[in-house]
Amino acid sequence: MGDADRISQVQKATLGLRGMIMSGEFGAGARLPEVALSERLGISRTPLRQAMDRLESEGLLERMPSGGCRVASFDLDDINDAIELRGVVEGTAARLAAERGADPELMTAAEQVLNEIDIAVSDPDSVDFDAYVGLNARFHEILAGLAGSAVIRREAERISNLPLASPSAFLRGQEVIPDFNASLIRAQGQHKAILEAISNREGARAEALAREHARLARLNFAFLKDADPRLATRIPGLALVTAS
Amino acid sequence: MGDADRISQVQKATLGLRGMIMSGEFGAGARLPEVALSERLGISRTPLRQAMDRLESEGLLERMPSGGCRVASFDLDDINDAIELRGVVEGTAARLAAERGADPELMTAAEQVLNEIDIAVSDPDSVDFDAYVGLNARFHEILAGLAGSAVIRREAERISNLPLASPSAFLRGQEVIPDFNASLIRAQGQHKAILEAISNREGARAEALAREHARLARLNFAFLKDADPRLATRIPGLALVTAS
DNA sequence: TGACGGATTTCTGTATACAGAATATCCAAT
DNA sequence: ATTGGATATTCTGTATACAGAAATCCGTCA
Repeated sequence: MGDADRISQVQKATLGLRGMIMSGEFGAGARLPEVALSERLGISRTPLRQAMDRLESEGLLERMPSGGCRVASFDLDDINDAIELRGVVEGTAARLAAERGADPELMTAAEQVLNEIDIAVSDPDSVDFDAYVGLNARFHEILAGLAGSAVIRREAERISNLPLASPSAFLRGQEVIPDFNASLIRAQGQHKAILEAISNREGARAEALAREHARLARLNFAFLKDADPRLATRIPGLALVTAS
Repeated sequence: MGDADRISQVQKATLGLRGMIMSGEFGAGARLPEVALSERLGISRTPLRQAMDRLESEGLLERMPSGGCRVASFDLDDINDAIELRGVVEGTAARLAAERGADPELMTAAEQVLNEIDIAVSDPDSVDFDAYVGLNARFHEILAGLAGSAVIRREAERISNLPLASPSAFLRGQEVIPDFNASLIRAQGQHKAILEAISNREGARAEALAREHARLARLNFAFLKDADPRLATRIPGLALVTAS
């Protein structure tokens, strides 16, 4: 495993703290005492502080005027707006890819991912959810970079890190979302249409499709938001959502 | 002036370092030694480090694999993409404001700003540039918040902080940009059309107008990018642009 | 019984010290 | 003269110490 274990303390802190927050370990709005946290994570305050800065820039924490941090809370509109914005930015990536022409290698890679998704969902009775989650994330990752713009890719990734805005956020809600399998099939159809539009240089169509694709996530969120609260342990970030 | 002087060390470091970088004091790609910088800024390494983290998340610095930071460099495409993306996000703010209906108070405030811009540019022989810069920034600030979405506003502000992506980035290039006064008038016309579309609930029109409005900045950038390099001292961030 | 004020305690913000890694320097050998 | 290697130096990452501010708690007074 080479140097995979040479993980820096701030990465350790960032991963650990983000996980704790996303899993809802602290209530939304809870203050985060630095000393206690640093002891729990087994690191000193300095790298923990850096991690908190990073999570603040991600929008998971907010500084309090009197000093210190607390975990941010999100209402239903925040989630929907973040999903909408992801659709807009991914739509821009798709449009620019169509207008400018996408890197053939990346297009091939994207098509390859879609083929693998086809396989994962081929048997309606035993869909490979784990594979789907990973492949879906990979597809959106490639899509964000398809315009060949570091700026676009960076911001798309950034927005995907907002709570529940990720393309994979709701893929663990199988038993709550009605016709979940059908929803996956539909999403896959949109994936293919987006790629087709890009390779046909149909910028406006590619953009509209990517936006509409993100709307699927809003639909799923609508089902999950008032489902069994125990789901919050499996859907990272769901615990941070407060009623609006 | 109350507590305006109670500025924290990390704010001091952030402002100072950002200013130095934007003014091109270090060449693009230069490494930033922490000890020397901390001495120059008159602070210790800890808050300086926080400031560097923040500037990294803003995209002005990038971490080097071997440790430490260097100032990022931007090619022409990066700048154009950042401007395009600002247009897209501001366009989304405008569209959502139109679709959802904007807060009347904010609309009034925006119109008030436009009235003041009218006054600032009323005399073609002596346009009040300083006033225009401030008012223009204010208008775009209000526009970003007009959809009533904290997520949208936050991301719009964030993108405006990217080098040369700000709505006011090129407003100091009077003597380089041809027909600069005409350009200001045209921009003001677009401002008014955007507000009109929003209050008419014309979402698609509002979005298209805001996007096109951002294109003015790309036009101005095209003039400035190969103008007298001495301009770089007056246009913050221009010094970070490298030939593509 | 409630509220106000002071003291205590906790917490954050900042500075500094230390260790390990990365980089530069210098000398020798080909 | 150039290249390789070993040493020395600089720099970063991390931990910890300290001071000042914020919050809490308790006692006293109305």
